[in-house]
Amino acid sequence: MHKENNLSKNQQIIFDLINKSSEPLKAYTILFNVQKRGIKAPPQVYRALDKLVQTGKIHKIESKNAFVACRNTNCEMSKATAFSICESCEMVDEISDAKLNKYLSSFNDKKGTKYKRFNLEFFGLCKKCK
Amino acid sequence: MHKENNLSKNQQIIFDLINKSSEPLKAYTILFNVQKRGIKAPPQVYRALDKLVQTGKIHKIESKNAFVACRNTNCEMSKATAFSICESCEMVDEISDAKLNKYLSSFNDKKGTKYKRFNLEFFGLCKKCK
DNA sequence: TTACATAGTGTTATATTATAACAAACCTTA
DNA sequence: TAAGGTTTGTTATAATATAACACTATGTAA
Ligand SMILES: [Zn+2]
Ligand SMILES: [Zn+2]
Ligand SMILES: [Zn+2]
Ligand SMILES: [Zn+2]
Repeated sequence: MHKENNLSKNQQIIFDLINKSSEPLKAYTILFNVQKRGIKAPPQVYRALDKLVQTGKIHKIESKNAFVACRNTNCEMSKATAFSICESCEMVDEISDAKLNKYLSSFNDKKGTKYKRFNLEFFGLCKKCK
Repeated sequence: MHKENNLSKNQQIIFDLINKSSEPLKAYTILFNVQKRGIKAPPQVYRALDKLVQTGKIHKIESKNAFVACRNTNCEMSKATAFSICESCEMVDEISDAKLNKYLSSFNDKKGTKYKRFNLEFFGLCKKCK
């Protein structure tokens, strides 16, 4: 039986919580919400988050220190991420735009350097807040 | 005499330090380095950093919690920033590419939403580390 | 089965990053 | 001068993240 790429117990608990949330969740909010399920200390949360980020199941919104579930089957392990972030409410949407993705994935700087990964965060007002 | 948009004493001290640095600087590294100049506590550093970011003199590298001086006269108060980040050494370069800037500044999502601001971080290996 | 490697867990303590709150000093300009 | 904004200095504390260590579970291969 080869590796099924399944989640461990803590990873699954934490992924489920993030996946059900309509907002990005912060590490200590997660910790508070999973304490009843036996996860008691920050390292348990951060380790699960690290693994989930590595495997592309969730993404970190860097400008918020918060985490969202990946809504995009094409993320290729978080190598190419783009988000729309509302500056008024806490809303974050993952952008899944093939043209944008292609444009950025093939971007070369002036010295011809190609990059392995990018993260793009757009800021503005969401539909509700406009 | 109207506002010259000059920096205050603490802002100038901290900007000079960041501007001379070849690497992104973290807030507490900055604090340590300016203590001999009379800046003794974190809020003094963070207030100056906030102001410098607002006015576009420096940018925050979100994935590193570190700050670099703006090398680009066209940044328009940090509304459109892009960086090249080496995953091996600490090198960060501000990307100043008119086409990229235009492409992202005029980007609409599927619902036609335009954004006020973006921040893009590319990751890879710099010339030296390749 | 046994042995080994790898990944995951639980735990305590601590490091790092950032802000709250309040009083005082300093400019502008009316 | 008085009023308003911004900057400063200061103490304390909040919020975010990791180090280190002992232990357990699981997969792989002889
Ligand atoms: Zn994704
Ligand atoms: Zn909104
Ligand atoms: Zn800039
Ligand atoms: Zn490098």
